[in-house]
Amino acid sequence: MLTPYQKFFTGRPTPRIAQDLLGTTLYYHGPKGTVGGLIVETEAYLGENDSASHAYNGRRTAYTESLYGLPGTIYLYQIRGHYCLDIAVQAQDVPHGVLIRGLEPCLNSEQMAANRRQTGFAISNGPAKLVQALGINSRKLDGQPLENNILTIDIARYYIPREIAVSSRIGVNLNKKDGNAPLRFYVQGNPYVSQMRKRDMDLSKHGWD
DNA sequence: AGGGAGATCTTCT
DNA sequence: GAAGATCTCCCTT
Repeated sequence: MLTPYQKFFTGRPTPRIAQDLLGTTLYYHGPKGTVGGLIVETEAYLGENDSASHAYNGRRTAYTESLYGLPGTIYLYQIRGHYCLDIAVQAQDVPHGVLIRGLEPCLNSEQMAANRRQTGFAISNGPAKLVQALGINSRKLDGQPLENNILTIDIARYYIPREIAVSSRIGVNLNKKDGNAPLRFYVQGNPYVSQMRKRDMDLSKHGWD
């Protein structure tokens, strides 16, 4: 049986789950204290049939095993020397995932800036940037559940996006089948969304209602 | 403000 | 040996 928390990560289409995560809060209770932020950008990856997915064509190795885990399993992978955070969604053995791509710091942002050695929106406006901002620099948490963990998401939404924007995913091979699929979701105007243009930023409310 | 090259490192073929 | 769900710096507008 699934817990109510696990049920949040299954039972409806993956793009819908990705949108429902916008405005929830990500926390990391790390060695330097607790840091955290609001999720402002996500991408959906649809498993075996999605040419951009790590599980395309059913690819299943020790490296990608977490994607096949229970809903709410952490898939922490490395790409070109950077760590990225993905959440396995849907039932066990269904390798769908939601990539967290942007985070608005809301707890101990000074520590996050220090972890990044950056200031301003560059602290966490990208999938590898936000993981570094949290202070995570290993795959130690890969394969673990989010529920009741030191890395977790509070799925209660205290902030509601005024508008959810949709686009094709970033960094995927455009020449493959699903290279242009509209599976990227973000809080329109939030400055911590990757590649948000300055003229599109809502600097007063950050795109929240 | 936007685009492109180079760094980087693990995994799989 | 090649490719990948990226980032930074530097260059040109």
